Amino acid sequence: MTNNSAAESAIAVKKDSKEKGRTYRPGRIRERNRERILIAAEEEFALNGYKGTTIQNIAERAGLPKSNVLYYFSNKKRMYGAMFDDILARWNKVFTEISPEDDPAEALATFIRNKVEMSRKYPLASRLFAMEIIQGAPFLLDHLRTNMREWVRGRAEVIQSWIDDGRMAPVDPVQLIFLIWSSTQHYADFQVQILMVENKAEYEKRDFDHAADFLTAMILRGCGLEEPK
Amino acid sequence: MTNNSAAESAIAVKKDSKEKGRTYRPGRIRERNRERILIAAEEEFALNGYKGTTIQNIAERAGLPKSNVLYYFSNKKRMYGAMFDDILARWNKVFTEISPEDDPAEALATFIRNKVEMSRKYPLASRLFAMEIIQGAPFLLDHLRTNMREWVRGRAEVIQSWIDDGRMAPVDPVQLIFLIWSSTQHYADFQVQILMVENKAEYEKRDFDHAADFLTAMILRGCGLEEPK
DNA sequence: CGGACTCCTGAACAAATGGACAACAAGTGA
DNA sequence: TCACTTGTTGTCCATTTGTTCAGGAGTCCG
Repeated sequence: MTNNSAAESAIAVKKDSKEKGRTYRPGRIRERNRERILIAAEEEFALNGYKGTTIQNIAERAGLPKSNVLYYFSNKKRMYGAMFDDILARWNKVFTEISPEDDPAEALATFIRNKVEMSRKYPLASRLFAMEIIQGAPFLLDHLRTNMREWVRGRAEVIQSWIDDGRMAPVDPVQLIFLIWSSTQHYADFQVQILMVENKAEYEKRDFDHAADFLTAMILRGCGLEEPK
Repeated sequence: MTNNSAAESAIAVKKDSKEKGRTYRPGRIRERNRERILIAAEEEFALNGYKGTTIQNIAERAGLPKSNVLYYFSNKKRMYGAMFDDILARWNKVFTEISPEDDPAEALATFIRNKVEMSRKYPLASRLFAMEIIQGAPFLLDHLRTNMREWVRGRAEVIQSWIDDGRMAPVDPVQLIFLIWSSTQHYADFQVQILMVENKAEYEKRDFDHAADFLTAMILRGCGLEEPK
């Protein structure tokens, strides 16, 4: 969206459109390595922030020479951008629309569960995002100003319609979205703190289930809703 | 606590204990500059993380030559530590104890309001803390494992006693603390995101009041409590 | 003033940084 | 096999990094 990771792979694909690609798949190696690098990059960037991350570190983590990494992503900035394109695409796939006809309790519960599940499945993406925002969102500012604002506005309108219909307590819809956002995100971003405080070595699946149950109960009650069966 | 910032200033003070310090105050300049540097450091570290921050940047922000900064804090690590000592001391001053005799609604409301107030007054400290945790808390791990764990355990016990006495709904106390933690912290850490989504240029005092009102109402209701007058 | 501190800073340095590049190796369809 | 595209990597470079250090300036009290 913001970045041109498309242009990156376009180099590899530019010719095979005319050939009825069967066994000939240029960019096969390219795709594999690209992914390998992006995975390494996610870890490094989430661990050290943008400035704190070095191409050398990413290369080592990916098991490739630095030059090879730079062959795929011509510079650090582009790499960082490509990462977020991937992450945002992933997120967009998961969070479906809601509509005024939906049951408030059910819709909110689903949203909370999805978000906690995201924290569990993609903690690095979550931390990366948090880092970027904390640092003033130099790369994502545009995305926040357009896509995300629209996204929040849409949801808030639906929630407001529920309130207007007397189907839930009159709470500020935008604040509600922030609350769900922050409380769920927390399990990914502050993992270390939670583990230390609870004296655990690592998360288990049931920890997330427990968290999701707690948050759902808490927030639904806060909205004057009964938990859905 | 974890770090020896005390030793740092001790150099300056070591002799004046024998003199009945009136006008003679060695370390006067020291203290002023120390603070100036720490303020600059807070901004830089919060903006770029530990690795991403350079002494040069801190020096420029403080309006001092790099060598001078290094005269006060012999190296980067020590500086980072001194900062957290300051921040933790500041926080400890604000969050008073709670006891089983307190009114649950009132105590929780106060806690939430204090925490939101902290987000407003010291957003940098909050972000710094968040950064450190996200990066795996290399410097604060010990603090989390000891002080913070004890702190949470103490609060959780009091909350549990309220539950046992039937004075609030039976919710997981530790999760409740995490919820308050994350939702209040969010206003400092994700400031940019919130501003962008709400299409504002900067926060106003009433935004925080509004947020505190919302969170208090929401969480108290979630705990089956009435808002205190 | 003198002397004893406290404070300041330019210069220097080895290590690390992002990136450019050219030579080389592999893969691919004919 | 050939011609060509795609992939690989060692080497080089200007800058920036954290840190050291030696010498100089400023401040204070008797």
